[in-house]
Amino acid sequence: MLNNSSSTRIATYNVNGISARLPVLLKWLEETQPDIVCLQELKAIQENFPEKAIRDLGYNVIWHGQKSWNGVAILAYNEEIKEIRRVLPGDPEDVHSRYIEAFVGDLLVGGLYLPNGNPAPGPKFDYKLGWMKRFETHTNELLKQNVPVVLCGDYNVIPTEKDVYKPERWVDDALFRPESREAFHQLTNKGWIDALRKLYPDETIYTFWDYFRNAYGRDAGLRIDHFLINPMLENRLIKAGVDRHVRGWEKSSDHAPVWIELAK
DNA sequence: ATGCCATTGATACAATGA
Repeated sequence: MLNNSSSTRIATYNVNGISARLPVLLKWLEETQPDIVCLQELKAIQENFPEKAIRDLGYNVIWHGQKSWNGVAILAYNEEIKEIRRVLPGDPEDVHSRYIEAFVGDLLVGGLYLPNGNPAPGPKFDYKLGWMKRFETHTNELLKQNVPVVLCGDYNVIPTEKDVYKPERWVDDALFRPESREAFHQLTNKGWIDALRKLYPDETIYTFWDYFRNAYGRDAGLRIDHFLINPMLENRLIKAGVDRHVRGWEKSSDHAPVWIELAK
């Protein structure tokens, strides 16, 4: 395909507002040419998604917008997207646009924007933990299926102390609280593979730098955007990385794009 | 401990984010 005919590049990018981010998004897509992209935090109603600009680059796209907050999308270059669901099962009352899932070729792709959960404790933290429980239930179902699965997005979880510039500052934060980390580790315990950690077990890897306090300049980052892949894909995982330089662009998101490459 | 910045938008002396 685009990057390399022998591999598929899948990327995830929390854009923090698709309207404000469109020039940066298009520039990054043209520069890195991923085959499949999951976007989070569209912060736009369904009608305001820039469908034409995305399609003009050769991507098919499905998305689930929401006024002001949340919103997720899946893009696929020159490949059909077969939508499976656009809601995380398990709670009919939950109307946040935080999950979208589709087949792209033989690959099942889930894009997620997991709740932030601050302040903790409180109702927002309860919502986060409830969402994670529902997510685990759903991923258990996915593990039973005999298909390759990629679950990527903004997990809003710092998995370990290695994944934050100053752990002691984050102990009471919903992203780093033991409950959040344990819920994330439940997933890896069940067989999901944290793709970037698998390839880089000891490196410091960040995917987010706060807009405050010159966080990017100081490299005061967090690793909260993740790729979980099922065991079927373990031997096809060949590369992974963070497009850190995009975080340094004018008008960038506070997240950087993250990607993996799978052998065909 | 707080604010620091950025985005969306009953354009706010707000709400949310991480």
